[in-house]
Amino acid sequence: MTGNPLDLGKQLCFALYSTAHAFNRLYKPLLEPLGLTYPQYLVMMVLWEQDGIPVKNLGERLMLDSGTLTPLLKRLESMGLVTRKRDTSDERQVLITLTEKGHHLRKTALSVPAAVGCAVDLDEPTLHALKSELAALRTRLLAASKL
Amino acid sequence: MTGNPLDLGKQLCFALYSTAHAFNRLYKPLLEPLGLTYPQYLVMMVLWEQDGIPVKNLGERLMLDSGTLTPLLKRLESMGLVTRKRDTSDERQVLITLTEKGHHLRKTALSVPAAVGCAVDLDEPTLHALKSELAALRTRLLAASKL
DNA sequence: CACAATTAAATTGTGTGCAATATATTTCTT
DNA sequence: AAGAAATATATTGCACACAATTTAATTGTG
Repeated sequence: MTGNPLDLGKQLCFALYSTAHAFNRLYKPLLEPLGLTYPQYLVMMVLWEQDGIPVKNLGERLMLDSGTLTPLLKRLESMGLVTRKRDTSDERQVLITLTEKGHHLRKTALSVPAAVGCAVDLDEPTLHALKSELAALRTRLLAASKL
Repeated sequence: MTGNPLDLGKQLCFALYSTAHAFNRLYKPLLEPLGLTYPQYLVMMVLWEQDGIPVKNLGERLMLDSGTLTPLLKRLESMGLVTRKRDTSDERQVLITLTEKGHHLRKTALSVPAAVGCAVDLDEPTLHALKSELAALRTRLLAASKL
């Protein structure tokens, strides 16, 4: 204990920041065979669950805005994994749909969660508790940043 | 429960990723009066604790490499917060030293941790447990990504 | 119906992150 | 001491993130 309020080691925030980076480093080689970055993998996970959705919807699920998603989705499109088409019933929206190749990639992706789970190495209750705590924290942080 | 191994909500990793972003959003308005981004604030915290250290040392503390730190430190230099000088006893190293202005900024920064702590809203034992859990997780992740 | 307000994406600009490479300096080896 | 290996930083290129602005389409209001 230093008594210093600006001590790096004291900050929850840095623990989160650095652990998120460590996750990224772990994912990189696992996603390399898929040709995806981690944010691209997140997008694909949403699409594998629910296809043909507008960018807005993706953004809500992932908490990302169009400034991040538009170029990312264009990359997925150029890789032949998704298509981007204006919704005919609301031309403001762009619907993101998996191609055959995009659907097919899911099979390869199925090996990823196991490898990550192995590195995480937490039992189910601890894992669940940690996720809940983080989700609750996230809610408080977002609420506080909107005051 | 979906039974889907690629369910976004199941992933600890996404909980971390999105909570880290939420932290960033909280910090942004708090750091705006200091004229700093969050990573710049991290660097300043290290320097306020220990001044005149080489880039390498900063990188170890923050787990960042020169590709990230060099341009960041140049920005801090152009803001007049730090100086960058080659170490005369080892010309490979660049020593980062706070200017008077850099030292002085600490006073303004002192109000930040309290505001963040308020948004986090966790009691000391819970906070400590969470930080420990994340640090241990980070260690396992980094170990796994080096196999 | 006209027109203001809202909404969805795209665009622009700045600042990370990090892999890969380049350069300069120091240390190690023989 | 000369050359090889290691070390510290800088550079380049790519991909996020996000604020701020722009453009186009839709909705709401009188």
